[in-house]
Amino acid sequence: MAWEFNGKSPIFKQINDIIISKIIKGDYKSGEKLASVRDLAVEAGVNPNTMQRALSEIEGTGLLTTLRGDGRYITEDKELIGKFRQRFIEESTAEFLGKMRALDFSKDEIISIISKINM
Amino acid sequence: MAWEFNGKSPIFKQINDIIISKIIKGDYKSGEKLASVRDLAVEAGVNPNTMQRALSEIEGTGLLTTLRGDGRYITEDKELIGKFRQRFIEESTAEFLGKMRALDFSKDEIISIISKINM
Amino acid sequence: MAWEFNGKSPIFKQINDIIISKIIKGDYKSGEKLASVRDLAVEAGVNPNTMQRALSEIEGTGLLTTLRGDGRYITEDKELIGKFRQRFIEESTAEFLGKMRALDFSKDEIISIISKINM
Amino acid sequence: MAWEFNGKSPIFKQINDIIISKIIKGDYKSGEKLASVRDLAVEAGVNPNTMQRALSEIEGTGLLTTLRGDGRYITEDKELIGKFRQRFIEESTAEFLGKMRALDFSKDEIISIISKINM
DNA sequence: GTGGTCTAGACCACT
DNA sequence: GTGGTCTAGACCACC
Repeated sequence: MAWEFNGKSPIFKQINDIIISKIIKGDYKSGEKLASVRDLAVEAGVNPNTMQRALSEIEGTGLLTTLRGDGRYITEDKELIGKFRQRFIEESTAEFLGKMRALDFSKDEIISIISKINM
Repeated sequence: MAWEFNGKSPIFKQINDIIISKIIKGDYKSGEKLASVRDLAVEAGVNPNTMQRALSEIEGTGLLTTLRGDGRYITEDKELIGKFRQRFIEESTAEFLGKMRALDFSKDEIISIISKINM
Repeated sequence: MAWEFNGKSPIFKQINDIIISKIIKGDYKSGEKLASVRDLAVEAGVNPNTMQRALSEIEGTGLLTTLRGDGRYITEDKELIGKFRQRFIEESTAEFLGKMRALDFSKDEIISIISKINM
Repeated sequence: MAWEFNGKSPIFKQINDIIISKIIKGDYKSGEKLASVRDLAVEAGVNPNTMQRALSEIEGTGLLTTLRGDGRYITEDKELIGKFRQRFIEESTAEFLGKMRALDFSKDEIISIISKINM
């Protein structure tokens, strides 16, 4: 599956989100070795530099660690991954509820809206 | 209340969102006259050019109309405002549900999460 | 004065150090506007991209803030600058003393060594 | 005590520094036989190739000599060790004073700072 | 082979 | 004009 990007935010940031999301979701498992920068770049259809930038930025979160001359690994700290997962859920929910609340929807109304959606 | 901006997205877009949100919510009422570009710019703490650009862009949606030599008015087309309101709700919901679904949450689980939140 | 780099660490990191050092020292004053990326790149004799990278990394420290389409400014938070200055001094001293202590030098001996140096 | 490395500089260089520092300090004594590459590699927790590279590089300084089929020995040239010790001290001091001087500290101020530190 | 850095040059969005 | 992003391609150090 090719990666798809929109023009709303920089590609490297979208890559960040995608990869972090894959880690959070478990597609990339704790301790697992990541594909090489070049391979990931090909897979995502971007320049290796762009992929490189995205990856090194994720590094700052601790979710990824680099072994020089070897490759990149997903952190073995499952607790950290859990924290990110939790934070992601909370932030997404807060953002959504904030918007809806601004339009004076009550909690019950919001739940009612969601209930009617097929998924 | 002063307007607050973050550096993540263009200021004029954030202004757009704020103003449209005020129209949708009813803070700016249908048919009402808008403050002058200059005054709005001062209120928001931005360059008049930036405010100008934001307003003309909103104009493109039909939510705002200009009366030459007089000023800008919120559209009297309440149906249009309703449409925007509806679209905003749908987009926000879809975005939120998309993120949660990516983490394998079911609809029931999502509702359960929201139910537990105080608001 | 042209900027000089050694091959021991990446250029962009050396640029970081130089700029932070200039802020700490007061060569770049609090609130002052920085030269443009392109100009700084010319001054330092590096590619604009390299300078860009250095600057945006400094941004993360809060020492620099960016105004879109305008330019970069040294933070007005003098307390923050003071903190960095203090931290820099402490780290440098600790590193030096650590090395000397590893060779079993006493504090008095270290002071004696420094005293004999011309500066 | 296990060896600890950071990702800032090459591991083999960090190994160099550690071993040279042990020779300079006298932990590894003049004329003494060094453990085997394999054992040292295990002790340091690195790939034998890496340890090998570090050792051969130190060899270039004369601090270590290899006796084919026997092993590696710390040089018996105590004067050489002394020189390295001296050079290490001078370099460390110069680096430290350089940094402090860049912040406009006088020699007296530097000495005063050191005097106040507990060690 | 792997990650990391740098250059060169282009294009875009924002003020 | 300013910062920001992206591509392309090269080179290096490390394991």
